Amino acid sequence: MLVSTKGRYALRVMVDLAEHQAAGRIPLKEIAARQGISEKYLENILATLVRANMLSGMRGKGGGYVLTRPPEQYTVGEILRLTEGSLAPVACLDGDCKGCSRSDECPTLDVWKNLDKLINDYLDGVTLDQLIAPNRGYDYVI
Amino acid sequence: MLVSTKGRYALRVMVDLAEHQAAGRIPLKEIAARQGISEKYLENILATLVRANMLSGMRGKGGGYVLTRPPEQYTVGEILRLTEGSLAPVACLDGDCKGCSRSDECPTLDVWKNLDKLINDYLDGVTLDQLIAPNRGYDYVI
DNA sequence: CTAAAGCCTAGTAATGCAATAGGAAATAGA
DNA sequence: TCTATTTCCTATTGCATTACTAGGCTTTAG
Repeated sequence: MLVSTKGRYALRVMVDLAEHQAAGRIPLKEIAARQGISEKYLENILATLVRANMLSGMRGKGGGYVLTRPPEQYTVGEILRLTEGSLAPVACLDGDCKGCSRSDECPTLDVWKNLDKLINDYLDGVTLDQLIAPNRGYDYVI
Repeated sequence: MLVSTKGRYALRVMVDLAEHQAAGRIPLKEIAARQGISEKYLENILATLVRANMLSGMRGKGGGYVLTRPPEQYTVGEILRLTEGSLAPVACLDGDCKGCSRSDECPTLDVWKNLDKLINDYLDGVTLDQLIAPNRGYDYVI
């Protein structure tokens, strides 16, 4: 699995915050309820996003989370790379594993490199604002 | 990680067998030595490939493994899907997990679907013969 | 008959994922 | 200042998967 729950939840939460931007700071409790995700688990994920300055968190009454940039300035790729650690499809391309001893002669390395580029390019081409549904977040009634 | 050692090893072994096609049946011992993979671990992987009829295995003296089709008739995608079980980038798209309850309204589902198609289409477009190096497998001397 | 090979079922150690627990620190409002 | 609310931080746990090992059985050629 390339993307685990951590990355999937993170993306859903970012979209949620983008959709509810107008409401100002949103407390974790509200996001967790809306998205059906455990509050405690979400805490970890949001902490990661805050530390990377993708979100701003504020504590205390009236606190909560808010995006630090407009939605069109977030790519899905950066959100997932941050929360997943890496989007490399195989260990061979992962940072720590700096090329195995066979990389010079490996007949399959190019496949992995191409795949890696394909994945990252696609995900870097999708921005948060493209994932906002037109009428979500307004609590409108027909 | 989308592809684990099992899939990576399987692909390398398939390429190895494609390169040494001319030598007839190749014993596991030889492949393992050439590829630097534990014999016992390789056994599992080769068993999977044999059961799926991608390889033919024969026991006894003079036995070993051989491809059942010409290299251009194997795609990387089918080899990896077989050995990995699935190439789905997220659990949401995996067979057993038949769509979560939120799939109707999930703003991120399309991203995963597109990514899944991208990955599978690319890997299904690469065939074994494209991975054979021109001069490998001939033990030539300059 | 024997050596060389694949086949089969388990088992295990290590890793990473998903989630939980408990409290400390900050903030707004009464 | 007190209290409720909310984020922040560190650890821990249960579980599943991955990577690999062990041991024995069966088949085949010479």
